[in-house]
Amino acid sequence: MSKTHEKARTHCLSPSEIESRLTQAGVQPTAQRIAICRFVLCEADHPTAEEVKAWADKNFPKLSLATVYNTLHLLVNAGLLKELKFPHSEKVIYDNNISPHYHFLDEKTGELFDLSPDEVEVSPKLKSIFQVKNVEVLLKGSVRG
Amino acid sequence: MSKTHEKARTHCLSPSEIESRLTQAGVQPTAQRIAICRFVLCEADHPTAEEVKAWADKNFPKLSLATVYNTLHLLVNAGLLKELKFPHSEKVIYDNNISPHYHFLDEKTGELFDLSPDEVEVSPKLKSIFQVKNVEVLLKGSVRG
DNA sequence: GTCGATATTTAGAATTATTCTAAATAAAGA
DNA sequence: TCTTTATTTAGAATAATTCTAAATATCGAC
Repeated sequence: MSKTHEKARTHCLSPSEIESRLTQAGVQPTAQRIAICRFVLCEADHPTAEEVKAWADKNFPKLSLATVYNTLHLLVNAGLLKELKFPHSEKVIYDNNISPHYHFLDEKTGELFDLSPDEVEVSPKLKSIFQVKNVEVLLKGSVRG
Repeated sequence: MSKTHEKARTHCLSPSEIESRLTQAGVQPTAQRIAICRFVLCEADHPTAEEVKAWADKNFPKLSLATVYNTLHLLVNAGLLKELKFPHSEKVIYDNNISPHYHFLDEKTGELFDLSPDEVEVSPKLKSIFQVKNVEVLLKGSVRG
């Protein structure tokens, strides 16, 4: 069904499924928000705010840049999106994979791949004064293909 | 001699030692550059450009912000500094620890600790199409003490 | 349904870290 | 010293994001 590392996200949701996910998360499902979710929760792969705006310009005319930012923040706070920031770009990247995972950056193409936690074993052996709550891993390199 | 995780950097260099390190690295040792190195290679712990400028304002009047940025870039290209960017701040952070290592962020204080590679074992088990050239790890949590 | 309160959207201004520009100064080589 | 080249500088420009305040839409009580 779903190959690992495939590029296109297959978990597409219908507008009404999106609506109920928003409602469940305590977010009013306005037309703008549903539109943005259609893109960021389904079609898109690690989009930036700029890419969301570009998509909106084609698919939901008149949607403002401020609404793009407002909505992305709202989705992050609601737990439906994760915000990522990497050293290679100043732009924030949004990830609809909300379960814990790591990332691989293809340095040639800039493409970003999700890695499941069991693909990268991380075992901190720190002094007990350090209480680890969160682990972020970014592997960089190239992808043969 | 040097405890792990101590905050103050002890590896202080005299101006003439700094001068020779710059020359060795192919960087002309101007007065401004030596001054900035006194701070970023010795005293400072993960400073931002802003902090370097603030230090310069006290210790080397008239040094411009442009020179701060020019010099930091120069030192990074010369391999004497590493540039870090983390999700919790938009500012670039400079690290005078140029050997491979990871980081721990104290989420309460914002303090950043270097972790030696043997304090965090990372073993990627990726498909062979992924060629890993670089591993970045950021642990987040709290520090007792 | 209508009305008033609240929430959302919007365009454009403001902010922030950084980079760029072009002129002034300093240093190096003949 | 003179000339070329490198460095420094102040201030303008840039780019992503956030803020502001007005306009619009939505919700709940009646």
